[in-house]
Amino acid sequence: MKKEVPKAYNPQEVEDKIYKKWEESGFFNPDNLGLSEDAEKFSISMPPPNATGVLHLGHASMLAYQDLMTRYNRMCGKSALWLPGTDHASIATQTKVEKIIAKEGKTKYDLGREKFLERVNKYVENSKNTIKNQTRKMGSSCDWSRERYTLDDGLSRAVREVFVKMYNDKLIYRGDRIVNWCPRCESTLADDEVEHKDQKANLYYFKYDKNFPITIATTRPETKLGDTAVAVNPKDKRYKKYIGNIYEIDLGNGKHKIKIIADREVEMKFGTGALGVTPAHSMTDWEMAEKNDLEKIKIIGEDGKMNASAGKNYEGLTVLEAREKIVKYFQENNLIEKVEEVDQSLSICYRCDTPIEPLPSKQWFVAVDKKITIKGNKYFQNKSLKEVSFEVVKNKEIKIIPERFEKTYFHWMENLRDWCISRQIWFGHQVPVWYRDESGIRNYESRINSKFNNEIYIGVESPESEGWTQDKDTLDTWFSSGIWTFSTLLNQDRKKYKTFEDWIANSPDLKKFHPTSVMETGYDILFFWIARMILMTTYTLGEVPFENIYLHGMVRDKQGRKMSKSFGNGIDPIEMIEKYGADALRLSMIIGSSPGNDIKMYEEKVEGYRNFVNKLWNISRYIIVACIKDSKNEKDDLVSKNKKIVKLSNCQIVKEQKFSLPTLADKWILNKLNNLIEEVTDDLDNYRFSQAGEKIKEFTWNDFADWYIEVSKIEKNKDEILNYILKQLLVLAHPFIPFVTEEIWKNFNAENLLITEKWPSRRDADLLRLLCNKDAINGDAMNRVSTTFEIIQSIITAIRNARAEYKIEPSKKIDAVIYAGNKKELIESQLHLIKNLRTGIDKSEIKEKGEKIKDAAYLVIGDVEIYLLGMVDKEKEKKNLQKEINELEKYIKAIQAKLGNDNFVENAPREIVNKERKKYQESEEKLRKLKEKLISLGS
RNA sequence: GGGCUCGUAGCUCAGUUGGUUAGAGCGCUACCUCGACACGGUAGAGGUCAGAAGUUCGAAUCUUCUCGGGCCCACCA
Repeated sequence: MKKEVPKAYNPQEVEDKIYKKWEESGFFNPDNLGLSEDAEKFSISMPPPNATGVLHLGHASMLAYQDLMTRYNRMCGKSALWLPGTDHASIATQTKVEKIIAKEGKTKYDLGREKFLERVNKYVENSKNTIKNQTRKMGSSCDWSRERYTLDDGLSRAVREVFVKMYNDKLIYRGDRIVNWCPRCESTLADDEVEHKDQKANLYYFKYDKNFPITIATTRPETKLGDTAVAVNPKDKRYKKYIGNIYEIDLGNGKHKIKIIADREVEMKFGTGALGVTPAHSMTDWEMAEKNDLEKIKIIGEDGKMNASAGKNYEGLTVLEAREKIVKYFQENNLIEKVEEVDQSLSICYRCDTPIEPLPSKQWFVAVDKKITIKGNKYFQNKSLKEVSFEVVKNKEIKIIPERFEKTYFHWMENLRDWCISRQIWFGHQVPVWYRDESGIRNYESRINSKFNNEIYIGVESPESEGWTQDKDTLDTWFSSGIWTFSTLLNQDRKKYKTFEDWIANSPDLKKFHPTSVMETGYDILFFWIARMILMTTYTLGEVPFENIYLHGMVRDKQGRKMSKSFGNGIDPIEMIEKYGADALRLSMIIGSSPGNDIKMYEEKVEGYRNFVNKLWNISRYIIVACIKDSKNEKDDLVSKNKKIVKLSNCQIVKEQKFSLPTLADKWILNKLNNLIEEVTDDLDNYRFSQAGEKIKEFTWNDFADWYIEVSKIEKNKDEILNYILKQLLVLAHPFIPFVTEEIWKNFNAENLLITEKWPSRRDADLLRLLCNKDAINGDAMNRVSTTFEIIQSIITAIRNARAEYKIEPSKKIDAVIYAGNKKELIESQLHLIKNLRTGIDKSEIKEKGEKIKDAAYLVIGDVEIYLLGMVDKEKEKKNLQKEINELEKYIKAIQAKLGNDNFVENAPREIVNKERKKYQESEEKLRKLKEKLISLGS
């Protein structure tokens, strides 16, 4: 039964089929790997892609890395789990759906909470499926049986449990504090959800009224309606005399007092050096107000409009309208001194770019500085969340790759303030808090103004008695993402467990796979997510969420710009997969990129790796064909034939002694392969993915295809070695390019899937050792083999080069005379290669040394001299010789300078000096020969 | 304002702890059908490693500064 192997690899035809085979095999689930209980564990939580829309290149790169690690570790015999999932991404998803219904002319209020959430869930269901299918397209070997979603019952339950636990430990509190408010989202934001945008702004210099002694400067005149103080620097001589004074002003919203206070934070050089303090609408001012016991007047409401406290003239106006109006008022009353244009950094919402209003509000917070002690938790012994999160990275319990991001992490952690976790978003985990007095929570305004009452219930389940209403707020999406590594591993059947502690302690997966081995993600969510996971997990479990953090870069276009749909420079990964195959796309993400550095993507790159994948395909095609041809067995049953061949223990070559093996080329390639196995393993163990991939590619293309396979066509009967090398290569390359390797593997070995093939090690994969069973093989001997073969390679290259230079027709044969010196034996033994590897040598004569030959091209390779007879072009030859001599002389001069330097000879390691000496001698010798030849040519 | 990062062939990038005449891919030039591969083969051209100073026997690699990109953080109102 002959097999037809297509000429070019066609990923479209095989990828889906292979993925299906993998899924059916069950090997994505570590429970099916047939490993013993004590097998080493490897686990990755897939950073949940937002449940909004489709897969982009950022996801593709994340999937490529994670799959690479998972497959590698699975092949290493570990119990490898890659747990997939999706995140509900509250604000992002809600905003998206709001935009969709806006197109229908509706708002969420038109639909009402319940209907709106139905709509959101439908949307999420849809995009989740899209994302899942696209994840499969990438070849991701994640365990779909353990797939999770942040709003699953089990995960939601865990969220509530953690909330209550933190509340009981007094790490969650309800506070009335200034928060970042997005008027568009109508919700609070965490500090790091606020972005900054540089812009020009008017800085107004003015006085509150004519009698006020100090001119102040502001970019937000409308907030002055809420001022209760003016702050100056205590060192400022201009204002010292006013400190402590209290003035009464009226901007049209009733009289209020302005106290002159001193604060070191005030910059004397900015504006007038005097700052109008608006406690309710600025973080800094709020702190000053706390210190100085100032009144806080809230004049801007949650809708972004001025409220009653702003006065009749302003109530109901938007912030910008109010600004215009009050500036007009100042102008009319001649209070403005000047207006200056300044650069300002405007705070905007990271989801919708709306300017943020800082305002006071009653919200739920996580206390990051509160020191606590938790029984049985090795971290929390009179420590705060912040301290513990800091320490686990400091003492390397968690390693960040690349290391430099530790600095960023520390800096961020040090400056972390209490984390506001309640959001006025509808979509998400509702805060597990119930109130008796429903009116107290119905709208924000009244809630903020009402006194905090004791009619409150906090628990994992709703209170049993009647009359309670749950808080309408939901939790920050990062609160649930923060527990992702372990909430996903909890046994989803909570009923089996009595307490939360019991649930944590006795969930089998959690016990087995946590802490996860590595967290692989983009550096852009180091703070959002990574920091939160560390914080929440050390607290809840008393262990770190992961042992390593591998941060990949952002994917950019060829010009280094961020990819975005609106800009039109985005590359759709699915389109690339359809065109070039998932393997090619994966390689183009991995090779040429280093951790923490951005990666530039463009189509030609993917095309290049598609070519490589195809090259590998054709290598296998050749080997299959060669096997059929060389096989004495008339029954060309590839499968059974190859089953025998790839099994090392059955190595027929050694047993039957069919031909004199190994040849120099065999030893060379097998030694290279052994080195490759060693280096790639080391690279992968140390997260050097790019280098590992590059090495595999180089070996495959340059050494194996371009040299060894060509040699095999001459030396013949190498099907077993070829098979062996290919087999090892497929294993090494599989984590990088799973589809094509599995497909080729299928052609060679129908019984097992490559996905669970054992990762090779130098020792147990060593065909070279088997072949050379009598000779002791050590590193030195093998390296000598390498250099020896490289001499033959140089000779062949030099001859080809000469032919091209002299424009000898490819079909024309030439004769050669070789003076080989002490390499006579070597040259004789490898003459079949020198003659046949596209050098076109016909007759040859090999001597140790001899007379110069006229009318022949002359080559010197090391100490071997070669004359190519019949190649005459005196002028050309002279020119070439002269050029070579010039270069060589320059080179020799450089070495001479080195060796002439006593300091070098004395201080440099002996090896280096000897190496230089040897180079010097060889070069001198070569120079002498070249010069003689040049002279012999005459003028 | 603080911090990080990059600047190596026309383009995109490698270059582990300082030690080969600095590498690869794409592109470019010439030639090629040789038992798999034109998504291929062979050969070649192309770089004072941004600039300056320093450390060292020796620097693309370490230090400092300058110039030029990029990113992150920060309550200059």
